[in-house]
Amino acid sequence: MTNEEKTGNARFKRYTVTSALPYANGPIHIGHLAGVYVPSDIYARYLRLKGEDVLFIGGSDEHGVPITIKARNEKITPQQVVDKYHNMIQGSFEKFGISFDVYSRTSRPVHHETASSFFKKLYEKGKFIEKETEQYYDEENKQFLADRYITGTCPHCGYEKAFGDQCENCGTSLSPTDLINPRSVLSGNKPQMKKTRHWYLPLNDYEPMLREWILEGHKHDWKPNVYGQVKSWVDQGLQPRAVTRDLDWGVKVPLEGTDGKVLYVWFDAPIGYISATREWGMTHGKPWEQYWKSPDSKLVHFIGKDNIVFHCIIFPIMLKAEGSYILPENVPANEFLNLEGDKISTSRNWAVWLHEYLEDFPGKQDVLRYVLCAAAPETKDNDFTWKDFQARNNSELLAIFGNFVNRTLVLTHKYFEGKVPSCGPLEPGDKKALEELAGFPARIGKSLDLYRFREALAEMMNLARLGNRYLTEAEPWKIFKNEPERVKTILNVSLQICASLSVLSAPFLPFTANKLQDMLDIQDMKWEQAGGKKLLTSGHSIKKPSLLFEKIEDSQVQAQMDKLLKSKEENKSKAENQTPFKAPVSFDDFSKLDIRVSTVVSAEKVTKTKKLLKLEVDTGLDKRTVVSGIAQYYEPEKIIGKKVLLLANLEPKTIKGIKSHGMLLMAENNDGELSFVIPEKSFNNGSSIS
RNA sequence: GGCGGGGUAGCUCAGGUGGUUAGAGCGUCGGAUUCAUAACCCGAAGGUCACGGGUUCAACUCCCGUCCCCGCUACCA
Repeated sequence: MTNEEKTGNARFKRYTVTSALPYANGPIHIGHLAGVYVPSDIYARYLRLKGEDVLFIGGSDEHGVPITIKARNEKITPQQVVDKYHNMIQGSFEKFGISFDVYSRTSRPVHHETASSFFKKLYEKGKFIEKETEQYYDEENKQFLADRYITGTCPHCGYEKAFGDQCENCGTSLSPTDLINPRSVLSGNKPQMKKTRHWYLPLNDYEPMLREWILEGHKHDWKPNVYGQVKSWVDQGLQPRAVTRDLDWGVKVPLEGTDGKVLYVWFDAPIGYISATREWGMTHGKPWEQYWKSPDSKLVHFIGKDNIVFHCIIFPIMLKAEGSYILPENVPANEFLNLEGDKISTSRNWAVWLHEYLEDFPGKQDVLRYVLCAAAPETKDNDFTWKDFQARNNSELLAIFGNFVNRTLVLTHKYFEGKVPSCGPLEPGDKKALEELAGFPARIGKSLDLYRFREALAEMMNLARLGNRYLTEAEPWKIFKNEPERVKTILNVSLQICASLSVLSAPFLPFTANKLQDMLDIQDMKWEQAGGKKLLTSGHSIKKPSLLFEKIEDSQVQAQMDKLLKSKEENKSKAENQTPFKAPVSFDDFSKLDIRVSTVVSAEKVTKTKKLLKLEVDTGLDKRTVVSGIAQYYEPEKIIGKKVLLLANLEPKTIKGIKSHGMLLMAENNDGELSFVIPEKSFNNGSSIS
């Protein structure tokens, strides 16, 4: 298959490039940049340089429950939360040269209009199913409670401030009805169950469409990680998914009698791409619909792997259901970027924040862009280290790229007063260099067409290597005295390479490319011109060179490492903070518990589970079956004969088809590790605890 | 446990439908050089291609099994 066939680019007249909408409840870090914004920006800039019609879309995702929670905690409005982070995020993007044609936000009226008419159209076409369910309701505040708005005692670890979707203490995911003693976060009251009505999108109806379109149609041109993930989801079977929910922050459901209901954020967010395009159309007085509805438009979504299901399954189904939209041609999702061997984590402050980087390394946006592209998690998770950052700056950007440009420009000023010398008769070495030069634009372009950004970047650097090799072999500084004419040709060729470099590096290193073009005093070069031998005409004056990159010292790297180390220390002391004591209980309550010394008689792993052991314990009074989630810490063979404490009068509960009569008492440390609790002396089975 | 992705030189990664001595960049070592931010250029060392089987004249590449890492998912009374 040829490149053209593989990308199918020949049949496209315009490109619609989207980048995942960052969620406006926090700033942006290097993981976001490496996974989504650097690659999409490179792609968009490359297409523009080729003279393609491209619309590069971004925007902030500003709805959803986490934002309302954050607002509550900080005692400000949700709008104030998203205003703060939207501005911060947009500012970071601008400073890093992410060249959006439009950067919008989902709290704008244009988005509310777009999303609600999108919903309405699907509603009118009968694409939804309606369902009534029971959910927790806060009488005092007269509203339904999102999972996060319900708090109570975690049935797993007993933590009293667990949320309806997850326990922050033990990490277990929960549903609101699991909570013991549930309370509304809003009023503190016990919430009531109340009926509510919602609309669902029957994703399962679109399975055949997905199979044909992706599993058969994109078997070879989509990345294996993306394709595999989609296949996994489709094979597991899709379920109808609620598109509305009871909340007051979001796009209002545009139907009668639906006060207090908004579109689910997963439904409204991707429509944000379309709203942004409409906004662009309105502000620029241009038709926007062709970017989304014309079959000769190529739609590409840049996302991280956490977003695959939304962009490959759900959003396409929405578009298909609506009927007039095109589907994405490719979704080149990246994996995750780690930092110094650990997962990037906002809550643990284990991240390199863009706004902090800009303070610590002013003017070095291209360095980070370069490093993040070179180490982009294209095929698997990758690790960012400051040592690697330093090495790539010092021995690649500076030593190869910067050095070649510098030596060429310095020599031009030294020998020819900064004027481009003429090109005389070509010797074999010159010809060879020029021939190689000519091949670069197509080679880099091919890699970019296939979303191989690391490869493209490496090729770009190879051009600088070519320049260095050429100069070193030609040795103009040795022969200038005797053969000044020859030196003219050599520097002419070197300068042409510099000029090409200024074009071909532009998608990756826009600031550097600008600076270089400024020094060479050229502008508006197109991709196709690169690789040519007459980008600079003889006699053309170039400016005094300044350095493109500067060395990054050990001390700077050490400072960043120290910063991270500090985060780690702080986390550690945080982790040592024990969970607070629970509310007092009466002695009566305590004495209701019947805890007995028992012995494990037999133990086996419950099949098809990771954590469960099925135990037979001797309580002294009887032998009974207990299921316990300790498989990660105790091997079944090794605990037979062990004394344990058993909560014997706990209501029986069926787990994975096995009836469990009681619960083993375990101590748990901060890492979640479990340990048996046993009496110090060897007491008989049946001994009680009081 | 199920599903998906990945495990190739010290590090980061390439290696269509199996075929001569497994590649690149960085790092290391040696050489050469001085136009250049001691940078460039040349050369070398370095790999049982996670492990064990199998198919084949031939496997990093195909099949089966095992282990490890990441993600989704079930389970934790």
